[in-house]
This record gives sequence, structure tokens and C-alpha cells, in this order.
Amino acid sequence: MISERIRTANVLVVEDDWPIRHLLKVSLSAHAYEVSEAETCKEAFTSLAKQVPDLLLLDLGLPDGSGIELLRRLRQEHAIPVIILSVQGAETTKIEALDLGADDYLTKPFSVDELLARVRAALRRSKSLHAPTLLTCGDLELDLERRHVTLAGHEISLTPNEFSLLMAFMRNQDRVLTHRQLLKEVWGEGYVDDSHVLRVNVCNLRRKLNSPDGKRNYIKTEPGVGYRLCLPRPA
Amino acid sequence: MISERIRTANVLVVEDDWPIRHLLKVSLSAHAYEVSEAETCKEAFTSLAKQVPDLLLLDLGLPDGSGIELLRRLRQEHAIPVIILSVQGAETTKIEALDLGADDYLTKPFSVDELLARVRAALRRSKSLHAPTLLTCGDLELDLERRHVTLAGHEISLTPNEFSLLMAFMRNQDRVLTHRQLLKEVWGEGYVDDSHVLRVNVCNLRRKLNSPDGKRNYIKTEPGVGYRLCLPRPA
DNA sequence: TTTTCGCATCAAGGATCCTTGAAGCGGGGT
DNA sequence: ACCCCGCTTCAAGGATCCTTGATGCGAAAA
Repeated sequence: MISERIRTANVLVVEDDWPIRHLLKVSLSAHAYEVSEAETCKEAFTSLAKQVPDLLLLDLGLPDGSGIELLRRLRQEHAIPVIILSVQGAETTKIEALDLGADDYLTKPFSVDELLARVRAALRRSKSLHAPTLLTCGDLELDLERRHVTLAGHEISLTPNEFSLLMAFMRNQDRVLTHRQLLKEVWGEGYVDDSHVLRVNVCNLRRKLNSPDGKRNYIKTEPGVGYRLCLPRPA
Repeated sequence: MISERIRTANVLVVEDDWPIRHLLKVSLSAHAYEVSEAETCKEAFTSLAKQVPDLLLLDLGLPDGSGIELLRRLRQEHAIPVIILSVQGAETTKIEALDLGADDYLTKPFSVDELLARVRAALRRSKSLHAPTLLTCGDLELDLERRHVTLAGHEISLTPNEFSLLMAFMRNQDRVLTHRQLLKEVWGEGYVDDSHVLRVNVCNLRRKLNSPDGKRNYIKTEPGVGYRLCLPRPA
């Protein structure tokens, strides 16, 4: 927290037009950003090779080569936020840049307030990295964010209920889960006694999980109690 | 990593039957666990008040009061793993204990190998705490795990596609997302050009997000480009 | 003013999924 | 040997959701 306030962010401005470049430098410097400058694509490349900034302000209308190419090559290595500067009417290029991973854009002429707001927002976002919510159990992998499940490499498709059910299992590997617990987790408080619907879904889930060779039995039933997702130790 | 191997786990054994209690103590001590013992519910309470162990081995058939009550009161404060010891036939009590949050159970007579395996599994699980995957934007809250969305406190129900769409927005707050980016994220590579389906879903999403008072407009349209989820600074 | 284009909204056919009933199966108890 | 009970599996009606077409709307261009 403290270090964020002391260490000023480093911004690289890539812009060939002097008045605009100067405006950017002055505005940003006045707010305690460290600013480097580049007038051409080439200069930008050498600057990036020397030091990677915390944020890139990129004009798309550079004299030598398009900013698009610079963005593409930057994105192959770094994930720093990039804000595009574009002129009115250059919609196509702007969208192309955004699709390539640019974070935001400013259309000339822009207000300094808006510039600073976008810079702040971009820097704030770049600090929040996503937790790689990925659960694994043997050759089973469950991606919380993408809602994808892969078994021994290739993807298998689950219905929403099946996914929730498997999620409950994978967050409690090798642990007994009672019928009530599973029903409460997946279907909610009101379904706690409907064990039939649970059995049907466990059945369907098993069919999909055992499809490749039918060897391993992931879900073990605990008679009279519930189910358990076995760990991959082939005892 | 290292500390986990040096510091031995502390296990509290609550069991009135001497032979079993002794077997547990010997077996666990031999594998470098620190073992405390209690013969009655009362003893267990005082022991827990003094020091909370890393794991609790709990016999359900205690002479004074049921182990169930002990478990219930323990769960109001601590989340340590609990393994139940039960006799054959006491299914009802066993299930009740599991529903209350017990992690596992052993049915007497049990093998020492199985005991150790369950203890290891329970301790391993207790170390993996779930990341509270919760995204917020103003009075909008999105819970990745439960797939719930709340707006100013009360829950709103979204369809799967709407949820994915909102998730994409909330992971990129205040950032322009092009049509292509959103379509790729929610529908997949094949739908990148189908902007109509995106518009319909944005429309439906807006309706649900603005329902309470219709004041704030969360999703802003960027004409010709895409959409943007606004931050809650009411500029 | 009229036209045009992108966006918003409504509505319905069709696909997917969920629930529930019914039947099959196997082990334990009488 | 028979029955009972819980678990598994199959199948279909019904609910939900997704896609797509049609229409309305507003702003910019002609």
C-alpha cells in the first residue's frame, strides 16, 4: 500500500506530434508520473528494450510503421496497460488495437482530466491480478472462471448442475459429503431431502467422467451416507 | 513448506474406551503427531478452551452428553477438521455429525492405516483455504463460486450467459470492451461477429441491473466500439 | 427533411436442461 | 429362497434459456 504511493509510475509516451507530446509530458509530470518519450516506432522499440514502463500511451498514427505492430509485439511479452491515442474517424484501427489488448483509448482532442482519469484507472486495474482458480484431482481439471472441465487433457461438457456438483466434490476431495450437504450446496436449502435428484445427477456425472476408458471410478458412494470423490492414489 | 514438516500437527483424541484411546495415541505418536486426550465431553471442553488442536478425533458415544453437542459448539468458533469415530449401526448420528461439519468418519473397528490416511487427508485439506473470489463494483457484488449476484444487498438472478457477460465486465471495470472481445469471452471464438446476440444480452442485463430505482446506468455504450462497465463515481 | 446506420427492445421457435416417475439391480435380513 | 431397501439407470413432460427475426428509436449524414 505505502510503496504504491511513494513509487511513482513510469509512463512511456509514444507520439510524433510535438504539441500533444509536450502536453502529455507536462500533465503527467505535474501529477508525479515519470515520463519517457518516443517520437517514432523505432524509438519506442529501443526504449522498451531498455526499460519496460508501467503504462504506455500510444499514438496510432506514427510516421514510421503503425502503432498496431508495436502493440502486437509488446503484447507477446508484457501485459502492461496501454492507452491508445487516436484521431476522430479512425474507428477501425482503434478497435483493432483494443482487440489486440489495448486497455483504453482517448480521442483527440481530449481533456487532461479525462487523460488522468484513464491513466489512474488503467494503473489501478493492472495491479489486480486474477487468482488462477483451478482445481485439480488426478487428471481431472476444473476451471472456476471459464467453467471448463478437462479430463486427461480433453474437455468434457457438463450441464450447470453437473458442474456445481463436481465443484462441490473437488473442493472437498477425499471427503465424505452427505446427501444433505450436496443438495444444500448445489440445489439450495429447499431441496435438502430430495435425494433422488442427486442420485440422477451423480449418475450422469459418472457417465461423463468415466467415458474415456472406464477405468477409474472418481465418485465413490458411501452407502447410507453420501458420496466421496476419491484421490488418484490407485490403492 | 518447511515449517509444515517440522511442526508436528496437534491432535486431540476424545474417546472414553481405554483400549481404543490407547491405540489412537500410540499410532499417532508413532507418526510424529502430538496427541492430547480426553475421556469425556467435559474434559474435551476444558482441553479445547486451553488449546485448540489442529485436528479433532471424536467418539460419538461419550458417557456424558453427546459428541454432537460438542461438535456443534466447536463449529461456532473454529473450522479445524474433525474426524468422527462411530460404531456400526449408528448411521443417524454419524450423518448428523457430518452435516454439522465433521470432515470424515471411521467405523469401529478400523485399521490403523485407514486412520492415518484419513488424518493426513483432513490435515492437507485444512491448509487449502479458498480464495474469496468476490468481485465488487459499487453496490454490485458478484460471487464467482456461488454464482450469485447481489445489487444493493438483495440478490438478482441472471441466466448463465448474462452471468458470464457481467463477469467479463466486472473483471475489466471502467475499461472499454469491444464487441469482439465480449463475444469471444462469453460465446467463444466462433461467435466473434455476431454482435446482435451481444446486444440482446446487454439489453437484458441492463434491465435486471437497473430494476430497483433505475438511477445508475452501469453499462455504458461506446458507439461503434463496444461497452464499458462504469465505476460508481457519479460524475 | 429525408435517409441511413447502429443500437435497443420485443417476441417466438427451437434447443437444452431439470425434474420426476418407473424399472432394473444387488446385498442384507427374515 | 424370498422380500426389502437403497442405489443405479432410463425415459419423458415440462420449464428454462438461447437465438434469431422484426420493429422502434435517435443521431449523423445527405
